[in-house]
Amino acid sequence: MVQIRLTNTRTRRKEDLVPIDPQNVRLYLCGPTVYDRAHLGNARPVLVFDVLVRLLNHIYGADHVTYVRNFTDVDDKINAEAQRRKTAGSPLSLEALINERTAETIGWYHADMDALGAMRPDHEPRATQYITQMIAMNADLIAKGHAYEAEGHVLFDVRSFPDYGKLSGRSVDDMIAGARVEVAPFKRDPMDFVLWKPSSGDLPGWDSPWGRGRPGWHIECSAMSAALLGPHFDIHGGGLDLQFPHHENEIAQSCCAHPGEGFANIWLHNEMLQVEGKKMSKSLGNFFTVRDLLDKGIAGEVIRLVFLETHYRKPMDWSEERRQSAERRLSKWANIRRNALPKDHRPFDKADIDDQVIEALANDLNTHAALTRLYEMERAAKDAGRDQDIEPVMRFFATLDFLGFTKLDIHQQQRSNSVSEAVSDVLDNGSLVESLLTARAEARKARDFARADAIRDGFAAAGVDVKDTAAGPEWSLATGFDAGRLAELARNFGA
RNA sequence: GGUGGGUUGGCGGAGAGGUUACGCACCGGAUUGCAAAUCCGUGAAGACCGGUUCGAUUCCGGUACCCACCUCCA
Repeated sequence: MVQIRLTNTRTRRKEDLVPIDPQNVRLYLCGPTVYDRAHLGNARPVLVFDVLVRLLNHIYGADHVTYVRNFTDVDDKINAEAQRRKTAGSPLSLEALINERTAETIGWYHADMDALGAMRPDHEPRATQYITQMIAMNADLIAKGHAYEAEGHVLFDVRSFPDYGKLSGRSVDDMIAGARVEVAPFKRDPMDFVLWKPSSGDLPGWDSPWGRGRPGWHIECSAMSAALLGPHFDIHGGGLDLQFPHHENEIAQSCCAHPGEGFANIWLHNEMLQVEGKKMSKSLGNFFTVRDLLDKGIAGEVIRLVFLETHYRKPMDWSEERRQSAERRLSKWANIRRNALPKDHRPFDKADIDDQVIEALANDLNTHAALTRLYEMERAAKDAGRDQDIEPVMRFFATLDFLGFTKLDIHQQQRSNSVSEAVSDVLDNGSLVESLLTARAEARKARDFARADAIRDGFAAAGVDVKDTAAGPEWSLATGFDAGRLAELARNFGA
């Protein structure tokens, strides 16, 4: 069996993954707070874990892996948006508006992550479904002397947990020295954090031993991971920005509530995303969502490929150049599939997946090394395709399929979203393009190359890709397709 | 100020104390009416300073620069 090695943030070393129970490998990823569309950076931990889960499924069997990713649907930003809608004149209750907001955001999130080829987790718990468990956990922490009540709040007492700060390599004293936060007067220690806070009447709240209130930010992950994976599980992950305070606080809560259990064995943190070499931020104007890219006609698998080209523990840059490079690569794969993979090929089997790709991934999810191996396989598949040898082709596409590259269609989004239905109808029966191709073929036959080239250039200007193959011309829509120019082209050449 | 990470050819990016990483782009050639696609091939590197070594991009020390977190942003 292939040994998976992962860099554990907790120990800062690459370690063997030794499952607590190989019959049930358990992992938890901190999911989104569902107040708005997922931005591009949100996609990174999802894709990192997607690759990890695919690898675990391959090695341990999909029935022996449990993947949990939560939705945090209690949050001040959600409340703010609901209140904004209420103020704007919505007749719905604030509670209904909150539900409306979180439901639509979860729907968007699913659609966007699906487009990236990310598999859905086994469980996607929502914080609001686990309020009871959070209240119980808070009560338990108070009973064990790790938390205290003050002015309607429940606070975690960081001084009661000697390991506080270990994950992120900080001492409580250092953090206090550099803290820039206002310290609430009722805290025993400035670093104490909120487990429960009171809610006023116009905010969502639940009855608790400490009055009507709502949970603090970190407790939901401790409660949900314990409920679905138990107090001791294998892997816990998220973006590097969650290392402190979120994960540090989770560890404090969970370890104090379940002493001796150990919580997560391995902590995995992905580095941050940059855009054209700069931090993505609203103020720099380079902030965008996954949906923004999809709507521009960039295929989800293009985004996926760009992400997999960078190791998860390095800062990743999203750039126009990398986007183009990934599109070219996917187009090549699509060409090879069309030319070399029989339509009636047998189903891909686990045995078809390349061992070297698995080994690369097992080595701390070295996706870039896996892709490098894939380029070798691409070459073999191309050569084999010419010789009518199916096996290297099968292995190549089975491995691509395993890595989540199944559509290999960089124009799919364009066809499904951006093109208006009327134009889409025309294109679906292909009348305009087909008749123009015929006109060009006739011109070439008559050796009227000026006319033939004019049509070809017209296609390019209208955003239609045309390739002449041995089997005749093939066409597809490119990014920037312009139906008007295509119609004009058809008029000019009498097609 | 505290903590952690990084600096490899135009771009992305890896392993290894000594042998071409690889991919993209570029350039040259083949093919094509011209393109595209495809095929063949060349060139190009490891922030800076010192140390260890027969030999370092790879180990050690220092310097510079960059990034992130310490602010309920993955």
